Amino acid sequence: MSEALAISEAEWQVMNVVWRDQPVEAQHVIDQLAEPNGWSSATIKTMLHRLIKKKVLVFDQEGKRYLYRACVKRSDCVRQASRSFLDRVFGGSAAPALMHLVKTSKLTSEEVDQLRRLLDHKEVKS
Amino acid sequence: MSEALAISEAEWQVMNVVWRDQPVEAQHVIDQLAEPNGWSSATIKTMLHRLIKKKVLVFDQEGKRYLYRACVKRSDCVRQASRSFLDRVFGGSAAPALMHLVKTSKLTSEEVDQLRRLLDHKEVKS
DNA sequence: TGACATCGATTACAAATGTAATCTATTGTG
DNA sequence: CACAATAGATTACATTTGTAATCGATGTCA
Repeated sequence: MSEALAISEAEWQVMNVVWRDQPVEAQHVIDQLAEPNGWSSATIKTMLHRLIKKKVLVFDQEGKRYLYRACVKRSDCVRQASRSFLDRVFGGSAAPALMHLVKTSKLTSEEVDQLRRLLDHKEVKS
Repeated sequence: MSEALAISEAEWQVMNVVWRDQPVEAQHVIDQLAEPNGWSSATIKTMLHRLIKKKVLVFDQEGKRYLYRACVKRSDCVRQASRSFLDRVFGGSAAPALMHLVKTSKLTSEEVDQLRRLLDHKEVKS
């Protein structure tokens, strides 16, 4: 499979809620995701479990309720998911991926400006 | 799982060779991928099979040898993989993904220029 | 021509993933 | 206090994926 941090599709959904709102209780994740995804609450609990087993989540028992929080940084997961995406789809090279995304996505003029500014300050590879 | 075109990690490797060199025979794919990935030839044949079953590949029998070729466009698969990546990791919004990729990847000055040009001509979302 | 080497097809099997049901302990409530 | 609702834990099961071994037809070489 490859290195650690193997977060599956469905698990990303859960983690996105956790990262956004943590610390959260299971019920909150269920409220956010069950409806839109057509998942039963059991399904979401399973995923919380697996994420704990994978050492991506931890929980502490605040009094009665369990509170879940992430124990890996979102940015690390984003980095590794991006790497894997680039390797898989674009043979590891970012430029074609960027071209593709720029071409196919809707951007506001602010976003375009922001990107342009980023590029202006971009350290260039020799 | 979601829509069609569910190409797995390992399958992408195979498809990348096929798209690049098609029509190809199994042996060619094996030559390209077995060594670097530590895969046996059987493994690669399995993947060719599954890709045929998934209607991503077809083969025609040119005389004796089988020749494999893709029957879905790479660009379609790229689009769908990108979509799925964006949805999963960036909640569907391209801009943060682009920022991230621009920040974290090495680009040559030509690539930066190219991107800048793309952005210059970018139709902006109202 | 007979034994071996290949190639594609079929079968195998464990781990990961999607998707839950059930079991158990805790808690709110009449 | 008894009992139902709830929350988290455990168990379940089919599908997908990674990774092959094996089988059967064919072609090859001594």
